[in-house]
Amino acid sequence: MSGLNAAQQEAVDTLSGPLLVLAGAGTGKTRVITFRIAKLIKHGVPRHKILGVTFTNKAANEMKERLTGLIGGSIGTKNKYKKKAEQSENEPTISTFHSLCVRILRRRIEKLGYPLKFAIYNRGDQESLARQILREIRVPDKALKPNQLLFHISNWKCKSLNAKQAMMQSESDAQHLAAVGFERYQKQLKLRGAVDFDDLLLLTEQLFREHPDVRQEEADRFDHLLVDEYQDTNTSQYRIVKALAGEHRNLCVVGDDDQSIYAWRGAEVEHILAFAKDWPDAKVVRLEENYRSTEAIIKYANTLIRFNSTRHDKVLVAARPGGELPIINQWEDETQEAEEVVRSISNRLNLHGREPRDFAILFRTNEQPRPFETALREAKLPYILVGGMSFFDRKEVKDVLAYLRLLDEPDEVSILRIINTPPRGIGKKSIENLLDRTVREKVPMWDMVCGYAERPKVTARVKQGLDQLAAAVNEVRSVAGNHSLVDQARMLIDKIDYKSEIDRIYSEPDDRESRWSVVEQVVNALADYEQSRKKPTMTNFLDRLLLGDQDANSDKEKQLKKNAIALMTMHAAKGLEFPEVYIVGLEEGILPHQRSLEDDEAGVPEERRLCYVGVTRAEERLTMSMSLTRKKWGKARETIPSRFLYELTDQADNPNYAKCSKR
DNA sequence: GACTCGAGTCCCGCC
DNA sequence: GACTCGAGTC
Repeated sequence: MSGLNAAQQEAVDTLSGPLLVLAGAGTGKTRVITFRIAKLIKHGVPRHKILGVTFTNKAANEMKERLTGLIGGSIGTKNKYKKKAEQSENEPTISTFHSLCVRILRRRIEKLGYPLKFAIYNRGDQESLARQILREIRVPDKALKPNQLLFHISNWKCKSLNAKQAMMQSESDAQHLAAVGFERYQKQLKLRGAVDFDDLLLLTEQLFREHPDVRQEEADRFDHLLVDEYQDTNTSQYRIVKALAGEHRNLCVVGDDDQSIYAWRGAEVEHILAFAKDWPDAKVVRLEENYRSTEAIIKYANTLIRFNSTRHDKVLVAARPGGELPIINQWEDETQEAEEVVRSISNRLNLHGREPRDFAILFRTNEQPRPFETALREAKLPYILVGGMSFFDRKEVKDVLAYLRLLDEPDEVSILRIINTPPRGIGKKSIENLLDRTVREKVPMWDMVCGYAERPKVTARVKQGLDQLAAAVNEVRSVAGNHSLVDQARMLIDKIDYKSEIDRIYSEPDDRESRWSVVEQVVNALADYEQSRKKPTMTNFLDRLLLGDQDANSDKEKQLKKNAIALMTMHAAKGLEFPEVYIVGLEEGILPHQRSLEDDEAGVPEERRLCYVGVTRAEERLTMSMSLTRKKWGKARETIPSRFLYELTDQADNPNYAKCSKR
């Protein structure tokens, strides 16, 4: 193993016992983790006994790639004729916290009274549940809206509070109402055999707490645990880590307090500072030399982050002297901004021998990438849009996934979503009656749809509609054993005639085609998934899709992934690096985000750290831009340059700076 | 019950 | 600008 400096080497060589690596951006944190894994394997630790935890799937995939390069050919027995599915069973596990928890819960969650095939509710599912609850407890529309309820619930869950504790802490009327809703929300989830994203962590924690045998079993699976981006762990994640590593104590965590950007979901920097207290024999290694970026870029980053008053004073030292001065551009509007960025990339591609994969366009919010997508498509450049729930927000995706869930394990939200899609003559009143009975008598809704359980009084038309739906789903289910998952999905989509539904709703041929292609994307993803696994299951497919796992993504994206310009938020970019980075939309209200300004003293420093993360993604070339006007909700509005632009360039004395930072 | 139309709302970030 | 919801009509 070569190319490591003394501190990195020390971290890599510490093969056992607790280890804390405190490191700035670009100092080779991930490198330490991957090299350490490689070394563990070389020293005879079985691959499957190693668990690496990252925060995003993108980071997990990056790590897997690096790891394959490092250990793929030389260590262990890798047989290229073996199927990919079999091979992957003897690899180190690299996963996000959420995927890890899903795996654990799928094995033992029945101990907490949930079915093993529980559904995972995403944002849309949560919203419809929240809406229903507010209706049930008769909350007037203005007192508490569904997403306000969800906002409170998520906040409480991130702090590991239950409904009772939330109730005690509530001060305002709205909070009180939300706490009532919270209790009901949890009950409803359990009744439906569903969990939300926050539950994945909380229930795992609870499972470990209440069932020591399960904790033991899960802890025994691994002998070594490595956690990247440790500064972003919340209380639950912290406890899960402790529960898993308590015995073997081979725990390596890596983090940087300047890159803590997840306070809003309960991350606490204190964990990283308390590490040495919790693990008294922990070894601490510091990395301060930045290998990623040129001196010119590091200078900007250092200047910026110094504006945060409460932080560990450290200065990144650039190992790459000189470099091109970062560029700051100002454009007329967001369309021009996008066009100019794409023009610049296109020039660099032609003249400087760059590949598309060398570029990243980073933004603050998910509404920003649209003009960039348009411009990139026009320029015929390959790009990949990372993250953004937009794919799942599409009606067709929601519908198809709801149907797939019916094939697996019917849950209420899915049933309600498609009970009258395509229209089967089942109207609001009939649905209400069904719901009423489920809530009051706890009759599973699917049983009523199928007629296994007595249905509430229904008209002949409604009866026919329910029978139709039940027949379509059950016919496919009854032959499931003889057919692949893809065939099942195709059969069902065929039986319900979803294509005609699309043609019925949309008259434009273009619309029809693009809507239908979304359906095909889901089916293709299922086909890909099925081919790459030894034991594919629908549950697992839906999990992976929801959790954003790479191989659940569509085939098109897969091609692009090989060599494409990356479009992503700065949050998603954490832990990654690119030779050339464009940070766009540097305007007050976007970065820092409006919400952080309203909020309090904590808001802006976190936005500043986010900007710092963005800047330090760049290896050689950094371009920042803003536009003078930006459309919001259809109207163009004038913008104010981000305070961070002044800070980066050390212009705190500029009168304009005072203006924007004092707003 | 299905469909059309206009009013009102809209989300930061991630898994 | 895009999407959802509710009122009103067939």
